[in-house]
Amino acid sequence: MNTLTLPPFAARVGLAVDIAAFAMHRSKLMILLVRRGIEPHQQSWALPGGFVHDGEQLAEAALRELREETSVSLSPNHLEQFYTFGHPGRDPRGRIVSVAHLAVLPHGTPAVYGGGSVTAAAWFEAHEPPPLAFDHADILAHALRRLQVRLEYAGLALEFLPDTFTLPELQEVYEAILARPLDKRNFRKRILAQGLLEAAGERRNGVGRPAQLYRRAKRLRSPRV
Amino acid sequence: MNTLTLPPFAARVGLAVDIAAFAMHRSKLMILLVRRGIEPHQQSWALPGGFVHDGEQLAEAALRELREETSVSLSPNHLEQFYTFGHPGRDPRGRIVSVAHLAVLPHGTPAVYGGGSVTAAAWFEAHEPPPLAFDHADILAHALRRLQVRLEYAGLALEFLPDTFTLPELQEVYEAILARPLDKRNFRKRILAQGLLEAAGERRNGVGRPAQLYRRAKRLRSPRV
DNA sequence: GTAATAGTGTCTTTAAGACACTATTAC
DNA sequence: GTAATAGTGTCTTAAAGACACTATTAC
Repeated sequence: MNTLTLPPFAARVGLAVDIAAFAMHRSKLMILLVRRGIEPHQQSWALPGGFVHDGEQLAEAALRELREETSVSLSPNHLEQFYTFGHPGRDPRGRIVSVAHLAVLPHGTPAVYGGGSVTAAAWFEAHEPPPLAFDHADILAHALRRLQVRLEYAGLALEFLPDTFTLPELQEVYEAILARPLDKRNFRKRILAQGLLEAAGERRNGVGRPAQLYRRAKRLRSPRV
Repeated sequence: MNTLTLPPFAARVGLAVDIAAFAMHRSKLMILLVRRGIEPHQQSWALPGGFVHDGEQLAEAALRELREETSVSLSPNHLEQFYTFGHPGRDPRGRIVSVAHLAVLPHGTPAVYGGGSVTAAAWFEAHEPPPLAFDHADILAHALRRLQVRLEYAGLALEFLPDTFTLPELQEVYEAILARPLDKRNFRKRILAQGLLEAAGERRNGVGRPAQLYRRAKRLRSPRV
């Protein structure tokens, strides 16, 4: 498809994807960033991302860039496009339009320095990121807002956790994303009323009283109990 | 910016915008379509849209295409990007990525055949569109869903109406977008409780009992009345 | 026992929905 | 008066929020 001929008035643009990949770590919401190894913005932290290849789906490109720039096989539990940033001048190299994606990585995901044009990859607190290259601070802010809105739908919060988890752990995910504390009793009432969880029957040992384990229910319970 | 040099592996893409422009007409939600005058999909109905020009913002391009293809000065009361369609193969000419926009046109907006590569422009019932070119049926479906979700926020429904309007007229907007009837008493209670409207003091004459006119309140009332 | 964490119930407030009749105008 | 449209109130139900104490474990 490199034979594409555009009308003369059409802008010649580069198509990129950027990925805001979130995970939980020690009760905090973390964002995965990479250190740029090339100009522009060399040495700056940035969201992982890059150019879309020939014949490649946007989501495919997002997954590929995530893997190339942060190594290891990061497989998001959730990946969705959320906004396209196309401001002329957002990239000094020319007109580059970026389709921004939101990704949720499962609990315990490590990030290791990978290849490509990147010299490091690391997790940062999502609500307090370092200065970012290009308009990535803007992209991250949009991503956080979208994540907060999505939280209730379709059990997105569960994607941050392993297969079995406790309600206090789930509440930590909510609190980290919403950046505010929630009432324990109301939280449990609300979550359990959704009928998306089922007890995993076991308990886990730690410092205090062991917690009930839950897993995502295979079949949704009927809305009226 | 035609000097843009991309890495060799980057796809050469065309950047387009498409616009799903809605308006109310005779109690129905209408979508603005154009008839394509050139291949591909010549003679098919399609959403207005076209290539983004050099140095042009995405929203600017959407406004320009809307005007070029449907003539007259269509000025949307609301314009927002809602999804980017980038499936390879969605356009037979090559890799063309389209940033889809949702527009709300004020009440009474006429659509006249304009220039460009288009041979006609017309309004169709948004919930029952004719067959559409490319993946535009998909884009329209996304747009309708977004419009339904947006309805409650920020008084989007008011953008379909003139400055002053009656509550039955506003209810018609809601019913047309949601494609279901609403209870008159509950609707009025809910809308007035939001405190976004103020009486315009006048009345209008028509067939039956005259209706109270409202306008958007200049200042929001405090949440608790 | 102490420290640490998990778990539990009630009351109040708010929002949504079901539901039928009266009011005002033109003719 | 008739036809046409605008306007109005109560009750029920569901969801959300405030709020404090008991239970279980390791040590």
